[in-house]
Amino acid sequence: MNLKYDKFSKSSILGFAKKLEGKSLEEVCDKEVLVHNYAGKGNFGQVLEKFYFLYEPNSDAKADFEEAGLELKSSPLKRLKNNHYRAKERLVLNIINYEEVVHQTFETSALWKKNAHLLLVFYLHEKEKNILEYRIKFVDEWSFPALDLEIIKQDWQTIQNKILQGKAHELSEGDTFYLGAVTKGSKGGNPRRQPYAKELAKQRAYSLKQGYVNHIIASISNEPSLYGKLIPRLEHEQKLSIEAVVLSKFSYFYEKSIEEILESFSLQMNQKSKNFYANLTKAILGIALNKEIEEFEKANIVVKTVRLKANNLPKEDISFPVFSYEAIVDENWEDSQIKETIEQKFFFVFFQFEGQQLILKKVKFWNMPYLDIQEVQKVWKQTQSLVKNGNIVKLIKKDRQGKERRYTNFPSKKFNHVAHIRPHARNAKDTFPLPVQDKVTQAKEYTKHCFWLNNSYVRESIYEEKSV
DNA sequence: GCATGATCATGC
DNA sequence: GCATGATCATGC
Repeated sequence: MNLKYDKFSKSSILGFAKKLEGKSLEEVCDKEVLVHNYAGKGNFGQVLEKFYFLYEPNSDAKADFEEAGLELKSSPLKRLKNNHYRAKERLVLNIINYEEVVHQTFETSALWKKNAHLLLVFYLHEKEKNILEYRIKFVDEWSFPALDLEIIKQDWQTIQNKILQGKAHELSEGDTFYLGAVTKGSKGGNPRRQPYAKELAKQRAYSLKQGYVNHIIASISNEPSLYGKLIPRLEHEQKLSIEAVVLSKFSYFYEKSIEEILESFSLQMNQKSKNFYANLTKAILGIALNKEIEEFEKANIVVKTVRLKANNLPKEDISFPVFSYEAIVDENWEDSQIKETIEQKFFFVFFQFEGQQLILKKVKFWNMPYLDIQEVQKVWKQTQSLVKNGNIVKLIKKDRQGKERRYTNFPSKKFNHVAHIRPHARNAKDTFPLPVQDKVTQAKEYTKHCFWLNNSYVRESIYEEKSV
Protein backbone atom coordinates (compact mmCIF):
# COMPACT_ATOMS: atom_id res chain seq x y z
CA MET A 1 0.00 0.00 0.00
CA ASN A 2 1.20 3.50 -0.83
CA LEU A 3 1.69 5.55 2.30
CA LYS A 4 1.29 9.31 2.18
CA TYR A 5 4.23 9.72 4.50
CA ASP A 6 7.79 8.46 4.76
CA LYS A 7 7.82 5.97 7.60
CA PHE A 8 11.57 6.41 8.01
CA SER A 9 11.23 10.12 8.65
CA LYS A 10 9.99 11.56 11.92
CA SER A 11 9.26 14.95 10.36
CA SER A 12 7.32 13.39 7.51
CA ILE A 13 5.17 11.39 9.92
CA LEU A 14 4.64 14.43 12.13
CA GLY A 15 3.75 16.58 9.11
CA PHE A 16 1.18 14.04 7.95
CA ALA A 17 -0.20 13.74 11.49
CA LYS A 18 -0.50 17.52 11.86
CA LYS A 19 -3.05 17.51 9.03
CA LEU A 20 -5.43 15.90 11.50
CA GLU A 21 -5.77 19.08 13.56
CA GLY A 22 -9.25 20.52 13.40
CA LYS A 23 -10.60 17.48 11.56
CA SER A 24 -12.56 14.37 12.45
CA LEU A 25 -11.77 10.82 11.40
CA GLU A 26 -14.65 10.71 8.90
CA GLU A 27 -13.22 13.82 7.21
CA VAL A 28 -9.67 12.54 6.85
CA CYS A 29 -10.10 8.84 6.15
CA ASP A 30 -10.96 7.41 2.72
CA LYS A 31 -14.76 7.18 2.74
CA GLU A 32 -14.94 4.12 0.50
CA VAL A 33 -12.56 2.20 2.71
CA LEU A 34 -14.36 3.28 5.85
CA VAL A 35 -17.75 2.28 4.50
CA HIS A 36 -16.55 -1.19 3.55
CA ASN A 37 -14.25 -1.95 6.42
CA TYR A 38 -15.34 -0.01 9.48
CA ALA A 39 -18.20 -1.87 11.09
CA GLY A 40 -18.57 0.42 14.09
CA LYS A 41 -16.03 -1.65 15.92
CA GLY A 42 -12.71 -0.64 17.37
CA ASN A 43 -11.74 2.40 19.35
CA PHE A 44 -10.51 5.78 18.16
CA GLY A 45 -6.86 4.73 18.18
CA GLN A 46 -7.47 1.61 16.12
CA VAL A 47 -9.43 3.47 13.45
CA LEU A 48 -6.74 6.15 13.33
CA GLU A 49 -4.01 3.56 12.76
CA LYS A 50 -5.92 1.48 10.27
CA PHE A 51 -7.69 4.09 8.15
CA TYR A 52 -5.47 7.15 8.39
CA PHE A 53 -1.93 5.91 8.91
CA LEU A 54 -2.81 2.72 7.03
CA TYR A 55 -1.13 0.13 9.15
CA GLU A 56 -2.60 -2.76 11.10
CA PRO A 57 -2.97 -2.13 14.84
CA ASN A 58 -0.53 -4.33 16.73
CA SER A 59 0.56 -5.07 20.23
CA ASP A 60 4.24 -5.29 19.39
CA ALA A 61 6.91 -4.44 21.88
CA LYS A 62 8.26 -2.08 19.25
CA ALA A 63 7.05 1.45 18.71
CA ASP A 64 4.31 1.91 16.12
CA PHE A 65 6.60 3.80 13.75
CA GLU A 66 9.58 1.63 14.50
CA GLU A 67 11.99 3.10 11.97
CA ALA A 68 11.35 6.66 13.11
CA GLY A 69 11.14 5.73 16.78
CA LEU A 70 7.66 7.14 17.38
CA GLU A 71 4.80 5.59 19.31
CA LEU A 72 1.33 6.79 18.30
CA LYS A 73 -1.10 7.50 21.13
CA SER A 74 -4.52 9.08 20.93
CA SER A 75 -6.35 10.32 23.97
CA PRO A 76 -9.67 12.06 24.72
CA LEU A 77 -10.08 15.62 26.00
CA LYS A 78 -12.89 17.21 27.92
CA ARG A 79 -13.79 20.89 27.69
CA LEU A 80 -14.16 22.89 30.88
CA LYS A 81 -16.76 25.63 31.36
CA ASN A 82 -14.03 28.22 30.73
CA ASN A 83 -13.35 26.49 27.38
CA HIS A 84 -9.96 25.18 28.42
CA TYR A 85 -9.12 21.60 27.58
CA ARG A 86 -8.18 18.93 30.08
CA ALA A 87 -7.41 15.22 29.84
CA LYS A 88 -10.53 13.11 30.13
CA GLU A 89 -8.51 10.24 31.54
CA ARG A 90 -5.03 8.88 32.15
CA LEU A 91 -2.95 7.85 29.12
CA VAL A 92 -2.49 4.09 29.10
CA LEU A 93 0.83 2.74 27.80
CA ASN A 94 2.01 -0.85 27.47
CA ILE A 95 1.14 -3.79 29.70
CA ILE A 96 3.54 -4.60 32.53
CA ASN A 97 5.06 -8.01 32.02
CA TYR A 98 5.73 -9.09 35.61
CA GLU A 99 7.99 -11.97 34.60
CA GLU A 100 10.24 -9.84 32.41
CA VAL A 101 10.37 -6.47 34.13
CA VAL A 102 12.41 -7.85 37.02
CA HIS A 103 15.29 -8.53 34.62
CA GLN A 104 15.27 -5.06 33.09
CA THR A 105 16.68 -1.67 33.88
CA PHE A 106 14.75 1.47 33.05
CA GLU A 107 16.89 2.00 29.97
CA THR A 108 16.30 -1.53 28.68
CA SER A 109 12.68 -1.68 29.83
CA ALA A 110 9.73 -2.42 27.58
CA LEU A 111 8.26 0.87 28.75
CA TRP A 112 11.19 2.94 27.56
CA LYS A 113 11.77 1.00 24.34
CA LYS A 114 8.25 1.65 23.19
CA ASN A 115 7.40 5.04 24.67
CA ALA A 116 10.52 7.20 24.70
CA HIS A 117 9.06 9.39 21.94
CA LEU A 118 5.33 9.75 21.54
CA LEU A 119 3.21 11.06 18.71
CA LEU A 120 0.14 12.39 20.47
CA VAL A 121 -3.32 12.93 18.99
CA PHE A 122 -5.80 14.59 21.33
CA TYR A 123 -9.47 14.68 20.35
CA LEU A 124 -12.49 16.22 22.01
CA HIS A 125 -14.75 13.57 23.48
CA GLU A 126 -18.42 14.54 23.26
CA LYS A 127 -21.12 12.27 24.59
CA GLU A 128 -23.54 12.59 21.71
CA LYS A 129 -20.94 11.94 19.01
CA ASN A 130 -19.42 8.70 17.74
CA ILE A 131 -15.69 8.18 17.32
CA LEU A 132 -15.71 9.14 13.63
CA GLU A 133 -17.12 12.56 14.54
CA TYR A 134 -14.80 13.52 17.38
CA ARG A 135 -12.89 16.74 16.62
CA ILE A 136 -9.10 16.41 16.74
CA LYS A 137 -7.65 19.36 18.65
CA PHE A 138 -3.93 18.92 19.22
CA VAL A 139 -1.29 16.84 17.44
CA ASP A 140 2.35 16.91 18.44
CA GLU A 141 5.34 14.82 19.34
CA TRP A 142 6.34 14.47 22.96
CA SER A 143 9.65 13.68 24.60
CA PHE A 144 9.92 13.73 28.36
CA PRO A 145 11.78 16.72 29.86
CA ALA A 146 14.84 15.65 31.89
CA LEU A 147 13.28 16.62 35.24
CA ASP A 148 10.13 14.62 34.53
CA LEU A 149 12.15 11.70 33.28
CA GLU A 150 13.98 11.54 36.59
CA ILE A 151 10.67 11.20 38.46
CA ILE A 152 9.38 8.67 35.92
CA LYS A 153 12.51 6.55 36.37
CA GLN A 154 11.99 6.56 40.12
CA ASP A 155 8.35 5.57 39.56
CA TRP A 156 9.37 2.72 37.28
CA GLN A 157 11.78 1.51 39.93
CA THR A 158 9.08 1.70 42.60
CA ILE A 159 6.89 -0.53 40.46
CA GLN A 160 9.75 -2.92 39.69
CA ASN A 161 10.67 -3.10 43.37
CA LYS A 162 7.21 -4.12 44.39
CA ILE A 163 7.28 -6.95 41.86
CA LEU A 164 10.76 -7.97 43.05
CA GLN A 165 9.35 -8.18 46.58
CA GLY A 166 6.58 -10.52 45.43
CA LYS A 167 3.94 -7.83 45.82
CA ALA A 168 2.69 -7.39 42.26
CA HIS A 169 -0.82 -8.09 43.57
CA GLU A 170 -0.48 -5.09 45.91
CA LEU A 171 0.41 -2.56 43.21
CA SER A 172 -1.63 0.63 43.30
CA GLU A 173 -1.67 3.82 41.28
CA GLY A 174 -1.02 5.78 44.46
CA ASP A 175 2.40 4.13 44.83
CA THR A 176 3.95 6.45 42.29
CA PHE A 177 4.02 10.07 41.11
CA TYR A 178 3.80 10.53 37.30
CA LEU A 179 3.94 6.97 35.98
CA GLY A 180 1.17 4.79 37.36
CA ALA A 181 0.38 1.09 37.26
CA VAL A 182 -3.25 1.06 36.19
CA THR A 183 -5.47 -2.03 36.11
CA LYS A 184 -6.26 -3.12 32.61
CA GLY A 185 -8.99 -5.45 31.48
CA SER A 186 -12.61 -5.50 32.56
CA LYS A 187 -13.37 -5.87 36.24
CA GLY A 188 -9.66 -6.20 36.91
CA GLY A 189 -9.92 -9.62 35.35
CA ASN A 190 -7.25 -11.58 33.57
CA PRO A 191 -5.11 -12.32 36.63
CA ARG A 192 -1.46 -13.07 35.88
CA ARG A 193 1.43 -14.87 37.50
CA GLN A 194 4.19 -12.93 39.18
CA PRO A 195 7.75 -14.22 39.54
CA TYR A 196 8.31 -13.99 43.31
CA ALA A 197 4.98 -14.87 44.88
CA LYS A 198 2.23 -17.40 44.34
CA GLU A 199 -0.61 -14.84 44.47
CA LEU A 200 -2.02 -13.96 41.08
CA ALA A 201 -1.87 -10.26 40.28
CA LYS A 202 -4.27 -8.13 38.29
CA GLN A 203 -3.16 -7.30 34.81
CA ARG A 204 -1.75 -3.78 34.82
CA ALA A 205 -0.33 -1.31 32.34
CA TYR A 206 1.99 1.64 32.74
CA SER A 207 0.09 4.89 32.49
CA LEU A 208 0.72 8.60 32.63
CA LYS A 209 -1.47 10.06 35.35
CA GLN A 210 -4.29 12.34 34.31
CA GLY A 211 -2.56 15.32 35.89
CA TYR A 212 0.56 14.59 33.89
CA VAL A 213 -1.45 14.41 30.67
CA ASN A 214 -2.96 17.80 31.55
CA HIS A 215 0.54 19.15 31.76
CA ILE A 216 1.37 17.74 28.31
CA ILE A 217 -1.77 19.35 26.89
CA ALA A 218 -0.95 22.73 28.45
CA SER A 219 2.56 22.43 27.11
CA ILE A 220 1.71 21.54 23.48
CA SER A 221 -1.25 23.93 23.26
CA ASN A 222 0.94 26.82 24.46
CA GLU A 223 -1.33 27.77 27.33
CA PRO A 224 0.26 30.27 29.72
CA SER A 225 1.73 28.29 32.59
CA LEU A 226 -0.39 28.03 35.70
CA TYR A 227 2.32 26.08 37.41
CA GLY A 228 5.12 26.87 39.82
CA LYS A 229 7.94 24.35 40.00
CA LEU A 230 9.09 22.75 43.20
CA ILE A 231 12.26 21.37 41.66
CA PRO A 232 13.41 24.10 39.25
CA ARG A 233 16.35 22.23 37.75
CA LEU A 234 18.38 19.08 38.12
CA GLU A 235 21.15 19.69 40.61
CA HIS A 236 24.24 18.26 38.98
CA GLU A 237 24.24 14.54 39.59
CA GLN A 238 21.86 14.75 42.50
CA LYS A 239 18.81 12.55 42.08
CA LEU A 240 16.17 14.58 43.84
CA SER A 241 12.85 13.02 44.62
CA ILE A 242 9.69 15.03 45.12
CA GLU A 243 9.37 13.46 48.54
CA ALA A 244 12.85 14.46 49.67
CA VAL A 245 12.50 18.06 48.50
CA VAL A 246 9.12 18.54 50.13
CA LEU A 247 10.14 16.93 53.41
CA SER A 248 13.26 19.08 53.68
CA LYS A 249 11.26 22.28 53.14
CA PHE A 250 8.61 21.37 55.69
CA SER A 251 10.82 19.86 58.37
CA TYR A 252 12.43 23.27 58.84
CA PHE A 253 9.10 24.43 60.33
CA TYR A 254 8.34 21.40 62.49
CA GLU A 255 7.28 22.35 66.03
CA LYS A 256 6.57 25.90 64.91
CA SER A 257 3.13 27.46 65.30
CA ILE A 258 1.12 28.71 62.36
CA GLU A 259 1.72 32.29 63.55
CA GLU A 260 5.47 31.73 63.62
CA ILE A 261 5.44 30.23 60.13
CA LEU A 262 3.42 33.14 58.75
CA GLU A 263 5.74 35.63 60.44
CA SER A 264 8.80 34.09 58.85
CA PHE A 265 7.26 34.73 55.43
CA SER A 266 5.85 38.13 56.45
CA LEU A 267 2.56 36.86 55.12
CA GLN A 268 -0.88 38.09 56.10
CA MET A 269 -3.47 35.47 55.35
CA ASN A 270 -7.04 35.04 56.43
CA GLN A 271 -6.96 31.84 58.47
CA LYS A 272 -10.66 31.32 57.92
CA SER A 273 -10.27 31.43 54.18
CA LYS A 274 -11.05 28.19 52.47
CA ASN A 275 -7.69 28.00 50.75
CA PHE A 276 -5.66 29.03 53.80
CA TYR A 277 -3.90 25.69 54.22
CA ALA A 278 -3.36 25.34 50.49
CA ASN A 279 -1.69 28.76 50.50
CA LEU A 280 0.38 27.99 53.58
CA THR A 281 1.62 24.84 51.84
CA LYS A 282 2.57 26.87 48.77
CA ALA A 283 4.39 29.44 50.88
CA ILE A 284 6.45 26.76 52.61
CA LEU A 285 7.25 25.14 49.27
CA GLY A 286 8.24 28.48 47.76
CA ILE A 287 5.46 28.51 45.17
CA ALA A 288 3.68 31.73 44.18
CA LEU A 289 0.18 31.77 45.67
CA ASN A 290 -1.43 32.26 42.27
CA LYS A 291 0.28 29.20 40.79
CA GLU A 292 -0.41 25.52 41.21
CA ILE A 293 2.31 23.23 42.50
CA GLU A 294 3.45 21.69 39.24
CA GLU A 295 4.73 18.40 40.62
CA PHE A 296 1.62 17.89 42.76
CA GLU A 297 -0.71 18.58 39.83
CA LYS A 298 1.17 16.24 37.54
CA ALA A 299 1.08 13.48 40.13
CA ASN A 300 -2.58 14.01 41.08
CA ILE A 301 -1.56 14.45 44.70
CA VAL A 302 -4.38 15.27 47.09
CA VAL A 303 -3.42 17.53 50.00
CA LYS A 304 -5.18 16.92 53.31
CA THR A 305 -4.66 19.05 56.40
CA VAL A 306 -5.34 17.39 59.74
CA ARG A 307 -5.60 18.91 63.21
CA LEU A 308 -4.71 16.57 66.02
CA LYS A 309 -5.79 16.68 69.61
CA ALA A 310 -3.26 16.15 72.43
CA ASN A 311 -3.74 12.36 72.20
CA ASN A 312 -2.87 12.43 68.46
CA LEU A 313 -6.45 11.74 67.48
CA PRO A 314 -7.57 13.96 64.58
CA LYS A 315 -10.27 16.37 65.69
CA GLU A 316 -12.41 15.35 62.74
CA ASP A 317 -12.73 12.43 60.35
CA ILE A 318 -11.68 13.03 56.74
CA SER A 319 -14.38 13.36 54.12
CA PHE A 320 -14.45 12.54 50.42
CA PRO A 321 -16.85 13.75 47.73
CA VAL A 322 -20.49 12.70 48.06
CA PHE A 323 -21.64 9.70 46.09
CA SER A 324 -24.80 9.25 44.05
CA TYR A 325 -27.14 6.48 45.22
CA GLU A 326 -28.20 5.81 41.66
CA ALA A 327 -24.61 5.48 40.49
CA ILE A 328 -23.28 3.34 43.32
CA VAL A 329 -25.79 0.53 42.78
CA ASP A 330 -24.50 0.10 39.21
CA GLU A 331 -20.82 0.21 40.07
CA ASN A 332 -18.29 -2.58 39.94
CA TRP A 333 -15.66 -2.27 42.65
CA GLU A 334 -12.89 -2.04 40.08
CA ASP A 335 -14.28 1.07 38.44
CA SER A 336 -16.03 2.54 41.45
CA GLN A 337 -15.67 6.20 42.32
CA ILE A 338 -14.39 5.53 45.83
CA LYS A 339 -11.69 3.10 44.71
CA GLU A 340 -10.38 5.70 42.27
CA THR A 341 -10.43 8.27 45.08
CA ILE A 342 -8.68 6.30 47.78
CA GLU A 343 -6.00 4.92 45.47
CA GLN A 344 -4.63 8.39 44.83
CA LYS A 345 -1.48 9.63 46.45
CA PHE A 346 -2.09 11.92 49.43
CA PHE A 347 0.03 14.54 51.10
CA PHE A 348 -0.89 14.93 54.76
CA VAL A 349 -0.01 18.02 56.77
CA PHE A 350 -0.41 17.39 60.49
CA PHE A 351 -0.92 20.17 63.02
CA GLN A 352 -1.50 19.64 66.69
CA PHE A 353 -3.36 21.81 69.16
CA GLU A 354 -1.30 23.23 71.99
CA GLY A 355 -3.83 25.34 73.80
CA GLN A 356 -5.24 27.65 71.18
CA GLN A 357 -2.19 27.35 68.94
CA LEU A 358 -1.68 24.94 66.08
CA ILE A 359 1.81 23.47 65.84
CA LEU A 360 3.16 21.87 62.66
CA LYS A 361 4.11 18.34 63.66
CA LYS A 362 4.90 16.55 60.43
CA VAL A 363 4.02 15.97 56.81
CA LYS A 364 3.69 12.69 55.01
CA PHE A 365 3.16 11.34 51.51
CA TRP A 366 0.81 8.41 51.79
CA ASN A 367 -1.28 6.05 49.77
CA MET A 368 -3.60 3.44 51.15
CA PRO A 369 -2.08 -0.02 51.60
CA TYR A 370 -3.57 -2.96 49.75
CA LEU A 371 -5.17 -4.60 52.80
CA ASP A 372 -6.89 -1.38 53.85
CA ILE A 373 -8.26 -0.85 50.36
CA GLN A 374 -9.91 -4.23 50.77
CA GLU A 375 -11.49 -2.93 53.99
CA VAL A 376 -12.93 0.06 52.11
CA GLN A 377 -14.29 -2.42 49.59
CA LYS A 378 -16.32 -4.02 52.40
CA VAL A 379 -17.79 -0.64 53.32
CA TRP A 380 -18.59 0.05 49.66
CA LYS A 381 -20.20 -3.36 49.23
CA GLN A 382 -22.35 -3.03 52.32
CA THR A 383 -23.44 0.46 51.25
CA GLN A 384 -24.30 -0.71 47.77
CA SER A 385 -26.36 -3.59 49.14
CA LEU A 386 -28.31 -1.32 51.53
CA VAL A 387 -29.17 1.13 48.76
CA LYS A 388 -30.13 -1.69 46.40
CA ASN A 389 -32.52 -3.11 48.98
CA GLY A 390 -34.07 0.16 50.10
CA ASN A 391 -32.69 -0.59 53.52
CA ILE A 392 -31.20 2.75 54.52
CA VAL A 393 -33.18 3.98 57.52
CA LYS A 394 -32.93 1.95 60.73
CA LEU A 395 -35.19 4.03 62.97
CA ILE A 396 -36.46 7.52 63.58
CA LYS A 397 -36.14 9.19 66.96
CA LYS A 398 -37.28 12.50 68.30
CA ASP A 399 -34.81 14.60 70.25
CA ARG A 400 -35.72 16.80 73.21
CA GLN A 401 -36.91 19.60 70.96
CA GLY A 402 -39.15 17.10 69.21
CA LYS A 403 -36.99 17.24 66.10
CA GLU A 404 -36.78 14.00 64.15
CA ARG A 405 -33.40 12.33 63.75
CA ARG A 406 -33.07 9.42 61.40
CA TYR A 407 -30.58 6.66 62.14
CA THR A 408 -29.28 4.67 59.20
CA ASN A 409 -27.92 1.19 58.59
CA PHE A 410 -24.94 2.61 56.72
CA PRO A 411 -21.59 1.14 57.82
CA SER A 412 -20.39 3.05 60.87
CA LYS A 413 -17.01 3.32 62.58
CA LYS A 414 -17.83 0.13 64.43
CA PHE A 415 -18.46 -1.72 61.19
CA ASN A 416 -14.98 -1.03 59.87
CA HIS A 417 -11.75 0.36 61.29
CA VAL A 418 -10.73 2.19 58.10
CA ALA A 419 -13.76 4.06 56.78
CA HIS A 420 -17.42 4.76 57.41
CA ILE A 421 -20.42 6.39 55.73
CA ARG A 422 -21.84 9.66 57.06
CA PRO A 423 -23.96 12.55 55.83
CA HIS A 424 -22.25 15.29 53.89
CA ALA A 425 -24.85 17.81 52.85
CA ARG A 426 -26.09 21.34 53.11
CA ASN A 427 -28.74 20.04 55.49
CA ALA A 428 -31.02 17.02 55.80
CA LYS A 429 -33.09 18.26 52.84
CA ASP A 430 -30.05 18.31 50.57
CA THR A 431 -30.70 14.93 48.94
CA PHE A 432 -29.98 12.63 46.03
CA PRO A 433 -32.67 10.38 44.48
CA LEU A 434 -32.80 6.76 45.58
CA PRO A 435 -32.92 4.00 42.95
CA VAL A 436 -35.06 1.94 45.36
CA GLN A 437 -37.61 3.45 47.74
CA ASP A 438 -36.62 3.25 51.42
CA LYS A 439 -38.54 0.49 53.19
CA VAL A 440 -39.02 2.31 56.50
CA THR A 441 -39.75 5.86 55.37
CA GLN A 442 -40.96 5.23 51.79
CA ALA A 443 -38.60 8.06 50.86
CA LYS A 444 -37.59 8.35 47.22
CA GLU A 445 -34.58 10.51 48.01
CA TYR A 446 -32.13 10.75 50.85
CA THR A 447 -29.64 13.16 52.44
CA LYS A 448 -26.31 13.17 50.60
CA HIS A 449 -23.69 10.92 52.16
CA CYS A 450 -20.03 10.23 51.54
CA PHE A 451 -17.16 7.98 52.59
CA TRP A 452 -15.10 9.22 55.55
CA LEU A 453 -11.74 7.98 56.81
CA ASN A 454 -12.04 7.18 60.52
CA ASN A 455 -9.98 9.56 62.63
CA SER A 456 -8.69 6.58 64.62
CA TYR A 457 -7.41 5.06 61.38
CA VAL A 458 -5.69 8.32 60.47
CA ARG A 459 -3.95 8.33 63.84
CA GLU A 460 -2.83 4.72 63.88
CA SER A 461 -2.13 4.04 60.22
CA ILE A 462 -1.00 7.40 58.90
CA TYR A 463 0.21 9.73 61.66
CA GLU A 464 1.82 7.23 64.04
CA GLU A 465 2.83 4.71 61.39
CA LYS A 466 6.53 4.90 60.70
CA SER A 467 7.39 5.54 57.08
CA VAL A 468 8.76 2.51 55.33
C1' DG B 1 -15.42 11.63 75.24
C1' DC B 2 -16.94 9.32 71.41
C1' DA B 3 -20.13 8.06 67.58
C1' DT B 4 -23.25 9.63 64.47
C1' DG B 5 -26.30 12.86 62.44
C1' DA B 6 -26.49 17.55 60.87
C1' DT B 7 -24.88 21.79 59.20
C1' DC B 8 -21.77 25.85 58.15
C1' DA B 9 -18.53 28.72 55.24
C1' DT B 10 -16.06 29.73 51.35
C1' DG B 11 -15.01 30.00 46.55
C1' DC B 12 -16.06 29.26 41.96
C1' DG C 1 -26.17 26.74 43.25
C1' DC C 2 -22.99 23.46 44.19
C1' DA C 3 -18.68 21.14 45.67
C1' DT C 4 -15.66 20.81 49.24
C1' DG C 5 -13.34 21.41 53.52
C1' DA C 6 -14.50 22.14 58.03
C1' DT C 7 -17.22 22.08 62.17
C1' DC C 8 -21.23 21.74 65.33
C1' DA C 9 -24.90 19.15 68.16
C1' DT C 10 -26.97 15.47 70.49
C1' DG C 11 -27.28 11.32 73.10
C1' DC C 12 -25.24 7.50 75.11
